[in-house]
Amino acid sequence: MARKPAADLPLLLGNQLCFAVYSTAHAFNRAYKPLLDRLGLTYPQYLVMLVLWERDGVPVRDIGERLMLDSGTLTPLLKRLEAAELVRRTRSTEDERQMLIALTPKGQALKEKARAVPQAILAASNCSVAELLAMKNELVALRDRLNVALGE
Amino acid sequence: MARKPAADLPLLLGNQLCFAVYSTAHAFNRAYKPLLDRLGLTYPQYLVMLVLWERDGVPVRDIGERLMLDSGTLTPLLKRLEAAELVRRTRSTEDERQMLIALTPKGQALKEKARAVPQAILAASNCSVAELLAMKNELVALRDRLNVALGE
DNA sequence: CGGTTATATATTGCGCACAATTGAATTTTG
DNA sequence: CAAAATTCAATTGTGCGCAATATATAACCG
Repeated sequence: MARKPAADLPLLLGNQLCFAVYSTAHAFNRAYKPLLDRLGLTYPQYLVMLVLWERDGVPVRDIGERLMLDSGTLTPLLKRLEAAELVRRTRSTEDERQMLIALTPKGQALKEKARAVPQAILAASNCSVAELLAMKNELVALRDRLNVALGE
Repeated sequence: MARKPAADLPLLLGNQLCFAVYSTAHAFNRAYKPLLDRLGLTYPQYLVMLVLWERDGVPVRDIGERLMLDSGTLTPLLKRLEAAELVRRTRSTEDERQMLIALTPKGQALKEKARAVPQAILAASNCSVAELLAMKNELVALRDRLNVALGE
């Protein structure tokens, strides 16, 4: 046969955890899309709103640290949220380098509509909360190990 | 306290599996980057090469099905691989709608250099093969359930 | 056979991601 | 205190990822 030499096993797409992560991320994106369309948000914008709903009036840097995104991604995204009147961007008076991001009343109000999203995703995943939580913890642990390896 | 109302729990970033998947995908990307730079590939290009190293001379559609990507993503990507002389793109004579993607000798040869990649990622993940395999299987199952839910 | 429908790829437009650079403000240091 | 180093956000350029559309070929069907 020699169709799948043993030396090739690590290179087989189906064996790669990374592709599983990559393709699951895309599947989540597609699952979120119709839900977020109703809110007028993309998925990365939704993530930023999640951060701001926990605490707003924060500098771009804080959002970037929580989401692991940089200003090259966040600056234009935040300008779009500003254009949608969901956030205000104002320079800090204490440190004029910082741009503080605060929710508008419209941005605050959107939180209530967003409550339907996690439960819809839970239903689509057809999983128990406990299973999802376990998987989340494993992934976060893996992610943090990868990030540690990168820092070396 | 009332700092984290129970009703808000599903909206907390830290509770969302989806963000764990999203941020782990980015962490993988960063881990792959220095390795793939040596091959002159981006991560999505590497995925396409993995598919072609298993079997080449296939239409764009086959690659798209395996990677769950459409022509809007693949056409320009494949043109870049062609410009890098890693693949040839030729129209099928049997079905002139199809564009068949074949490896060049240079593309074939790159497979040998790529063998170092999976093991470097394994090392960076600081995980056992068994753990990674288990996580991969859980993710694929979740991804497939999400895709089923989308098709309904 | 001819007209409709379906399929395969390409194109356009928008929104991430990220590397690299820039410019301004702040902090550190000599 | 002044020069150097650091930090924060913005900008530029490249490459995905996907929706929507276009175009060409092939399959189907009466």
